[in-house]
Amino acid sequence: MAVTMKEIARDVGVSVITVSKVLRNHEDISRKTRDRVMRRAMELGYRLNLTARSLVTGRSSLVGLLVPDLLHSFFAEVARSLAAVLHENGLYLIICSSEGDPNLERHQLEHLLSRRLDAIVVAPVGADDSSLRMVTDSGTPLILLDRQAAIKTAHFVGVNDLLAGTLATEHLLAVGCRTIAHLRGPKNSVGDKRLEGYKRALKKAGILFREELVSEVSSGDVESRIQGEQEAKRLLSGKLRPDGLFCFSDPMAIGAIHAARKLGISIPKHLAVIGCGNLHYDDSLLVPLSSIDQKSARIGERAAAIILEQALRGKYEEEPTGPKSYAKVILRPELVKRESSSR
Amino acid sequence: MAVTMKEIARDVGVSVITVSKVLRNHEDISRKTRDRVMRRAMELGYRLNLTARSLVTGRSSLVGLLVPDLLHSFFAEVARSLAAVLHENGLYLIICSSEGDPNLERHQLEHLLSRRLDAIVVAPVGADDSSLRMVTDSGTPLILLDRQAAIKTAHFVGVNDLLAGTLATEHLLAVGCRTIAHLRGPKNSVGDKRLEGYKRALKKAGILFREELVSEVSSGDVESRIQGEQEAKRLLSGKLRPDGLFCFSDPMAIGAIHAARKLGISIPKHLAVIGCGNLHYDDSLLVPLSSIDQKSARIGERAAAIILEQALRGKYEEEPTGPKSYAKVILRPELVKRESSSR
DNA sequence: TTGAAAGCGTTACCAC
DNA sequence: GTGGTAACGCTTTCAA
Repeated sequence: MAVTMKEIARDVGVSVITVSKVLRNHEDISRKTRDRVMRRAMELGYRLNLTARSLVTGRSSLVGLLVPDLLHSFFAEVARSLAAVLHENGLYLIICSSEGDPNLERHQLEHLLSRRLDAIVVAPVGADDSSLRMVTDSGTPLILLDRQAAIKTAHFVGVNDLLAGTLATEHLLAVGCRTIAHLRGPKNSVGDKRLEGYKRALKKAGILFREELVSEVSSGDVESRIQGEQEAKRLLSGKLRPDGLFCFSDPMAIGAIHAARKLGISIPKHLAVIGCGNLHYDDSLLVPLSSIDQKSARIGERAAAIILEQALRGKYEEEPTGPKSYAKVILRPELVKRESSSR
Repeated sequence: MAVTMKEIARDVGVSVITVSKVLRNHEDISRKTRDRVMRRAMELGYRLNLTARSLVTGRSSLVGLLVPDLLHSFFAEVARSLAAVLHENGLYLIICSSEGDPNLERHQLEHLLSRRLDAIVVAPVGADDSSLRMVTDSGTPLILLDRQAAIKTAHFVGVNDLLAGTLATEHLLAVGCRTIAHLRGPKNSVGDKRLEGYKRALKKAGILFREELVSEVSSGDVESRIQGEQEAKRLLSGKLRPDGLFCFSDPMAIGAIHAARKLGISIPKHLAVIGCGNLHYDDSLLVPLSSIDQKSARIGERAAAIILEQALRGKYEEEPTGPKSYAKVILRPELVKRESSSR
């Protein structure tokens, strides 16, 4: 059905090898042969079969991306910038969602590994590293996004979550809040560190940390708005009425704002709220949401840079390899003030 | 590096073919051989090489998705449901963005075609069908999303845009608007039909259509919020002050609402606004946005169904093929009333 | 400057 | 039940 090099070779009267060389702009081909081959390839509408090339070269020019939720703007933004940079370099993205489910995550990774991907980028969900280890064991470069894992044979790109927590809390303190609650995120590096940042900021300000002002562990990045609403309702109905609320994510903050409004608590007057993520619609919300920018676009770019560097390294692997080194890129989050915390 | 069937065959003392059959659960294998092969495969941590399989079977179990903008929730939602259904059937999605640029679109399609994809799903941007024809010419099943093209050898899944335009306009009429403006979308089937629906609703209500109440053609789905703000500013500053505004998309509507607020026009009191898309954050906005639901999740599901059916058809292609038929799925959009148009 | 031989890992077809 | 032969479309190595 599709045109192959063989046909071109037959028509032009050269070998398949010669055709292959011409199409890859190899040096050692006479001007004349090159022209004839190119001409015939054009006429026939030849298109390279990347599957075949991949099989023989061992490289697929395909990168896997596995995120917990495609709808979450943070991941969509990362995907966008990652895809853009990769595409400029002839690499393509195969995107999967784990829907926040560790089992599905493992399943997806198993499948991705069957495709000889040039690299795999994962924003992991499970506390369990075995699926990730499976990836590095296979020799596929692994880049972790957003949340760190115990695994040492992977690259990492994310923001300084401790600082994110501190910035958010210090901002609430700065606008005069004294009873600051926290809707915490999942029990992984991200959730833990933001909580830690929150605690540190309180301590520095000489305010006592109170367990009852922190919500239950949330189950992840999926449906987080609904979770935010539920948890906020609980916290805001408690006897210790908070005047500031730091939410793990923007969707959670949106949920929290809904809960507050339903309880008749006005924002930002009675309750200042800040989220995390700085989603692109934050300033269009019911109450424009203050947030900590997580540098999503930059994260995608840096991840792409690591992949490209890896690909290059593969090319010149005669170099004294030595023990491989793994990148750890930690970006600085940024406070974005909006109406939800202005008072 | 990676374990192959050959190694398993050698270790167990059978042929590669036998191993292949065992791993695919072929019938004609003795219990004993099967067990030994499976056991050794486990021990070695064998993983199938899909690239090799793809080369020989001609099927990649990979589907391409090309959209104008990954950040746009509509496309993200489509991608999500499409990926989910495909994944249940062992198919994976390779996602690309054309960024609303016809040249990039063509470029991406060229590349995708080099990968023997089992199907390609596109929400096209160009008015030019030649890139799409290139796809069908290659024999790859093509599914068009959202906007129809002149090409007849492609499937289509979308909503009834004429009806979307009518529903939106009729709603504005129903809440008492008499001077209804329209921020139109790009000059393709979607933009044209929504405009047409708008005109029909006006006509039916006995209201004169006025050219000056319709904005310039927007350049597409990218940066549409900014475009919405600019166009709305122009329309709302005109001498003919509208009391209702139907926007091609939700992001445009959000931009329009910003523009209105800056001009001191209160919503919905002085201006009722409705968008299109029913994005998942619509009810969290500054003014909860009325919208026409475009059935994004259903669209993804239906597209997946078509692909699966195609894949199946390939399997049993002994059937009297006859002239291929192409699906045309047109879903019914739905009005979602919120605060931006309630008065 | 060109090409022959070999192989990438898998599956299809048919004989044993 | 099992396996040989051939093939998928391409690239690599090395000799001519």
